[in-house]
Amino acid sequence: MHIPDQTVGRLFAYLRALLCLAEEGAETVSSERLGNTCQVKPSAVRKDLSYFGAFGKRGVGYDVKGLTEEIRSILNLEMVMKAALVGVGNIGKAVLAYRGFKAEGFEIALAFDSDPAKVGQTIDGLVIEDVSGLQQRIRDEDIKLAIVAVPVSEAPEVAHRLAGAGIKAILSFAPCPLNMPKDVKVTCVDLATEMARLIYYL
Amino acid sequence: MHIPDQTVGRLFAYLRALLCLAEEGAETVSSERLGNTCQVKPSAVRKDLSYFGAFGKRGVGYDVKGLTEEIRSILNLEMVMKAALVGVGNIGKAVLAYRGFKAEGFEIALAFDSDPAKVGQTIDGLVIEDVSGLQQRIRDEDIKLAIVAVPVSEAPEVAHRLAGAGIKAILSFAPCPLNMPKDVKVTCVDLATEMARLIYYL
DNA sequence: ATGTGTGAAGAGCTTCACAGCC
DNA sequence: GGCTGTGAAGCTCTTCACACAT
Repeated sequence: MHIPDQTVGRLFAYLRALLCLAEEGAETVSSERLGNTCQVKPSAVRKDLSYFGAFGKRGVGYDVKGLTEEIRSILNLEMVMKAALVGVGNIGKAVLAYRGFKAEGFEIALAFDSDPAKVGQTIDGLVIEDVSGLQQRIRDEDIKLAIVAVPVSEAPEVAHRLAGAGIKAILSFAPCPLNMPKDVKVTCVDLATEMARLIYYL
Repeated sequence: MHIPDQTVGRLFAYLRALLCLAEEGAETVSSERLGNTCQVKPSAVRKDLSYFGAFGKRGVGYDVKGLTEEIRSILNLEMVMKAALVGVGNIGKAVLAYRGFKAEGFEIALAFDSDPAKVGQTIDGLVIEDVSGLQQRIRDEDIKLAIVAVPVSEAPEVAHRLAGAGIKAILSFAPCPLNMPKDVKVTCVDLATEMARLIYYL
């Protein structure tokens, strides 16, 4: 069955909220309380969860620990997911430095750059490798997820090589279409577009 | 009349595409060609533009220069829009370093941080100021748009002060609700959620 | 002949409302 | 009584299809 993109995003928000609630000592939570902490309507919470099963108890709510595990399982976050980073410029460095990435279920396992001055450097215990070895290394490590943080001019070429290496999902910071085969899922994070949207509504 | 968020985002994509087409020497462009360069269906291009007027010529297409100006005017990008940045950590630095921001119509005019070691430093000709002067400085410069790049623990407090200083739009990198009055438009850029979405579809 | 502008149909997501279980 | 699970209604955005202008 098809699941809306937004539902998947909200599931991740529920997961974060549940971790907080667990720290506060809550054992069960209603869709209303869970919704309030994420700014989501209770009916949406219930609908989102109902796509995957009936996890709640009527008259009671959802078991905090149980629901946490269910969502982790749905989102494939039971194990830390390895990703490759291409481009260790300003954005790439910010991604590498993002503390709590691992706590949330992701890990940058490989980092590449084309600048000889950067190759060989270690950031946070991770050695920056030359892009020339990109395909080989990604296949060796069996990585399926990549973050593209290179300039627009290089992004389509990099994406093409990533697809060739078996990458199935790309988070791109380049504000351009990547033209991938449709078994590769692409998400663009484009600051300029978000800024433009905000300015329009000013 | 209400305009879909996605339409506004696509208008910005059209703007970028039109700049390329102009460089290539194109004088007119059809909705089909414009759509192809942005991965948007021709019918969507026409619908998006029709919300704001009838800019095309039947049988011909749209005038590249003319449409560029129309869109710039719709998006309020005729003048460079000033924004304030709060938090000059890894993400903040990446935002500051983003070349082409100005070319796309935005400019970081003020930068704040709470770290005394950073305050007073100059990055790209911009002096980092202490957050204590945030409200005063934003009012002085009459800035309406802010970028929040501080840790989650500080984000709601910072947002609250921004709203108090007259900020009407916030681009936030903090993965949490900011609880703003509804005359303040908020957009969250949340890498972890995007990653989770990609992993789900793997 | 060509390509826009647009009402209407279609698709997808959200919200409602209530039956059903605790 | 309290709260979930869910079909149906509602709403929003996208796509179609064709009249119409050049």
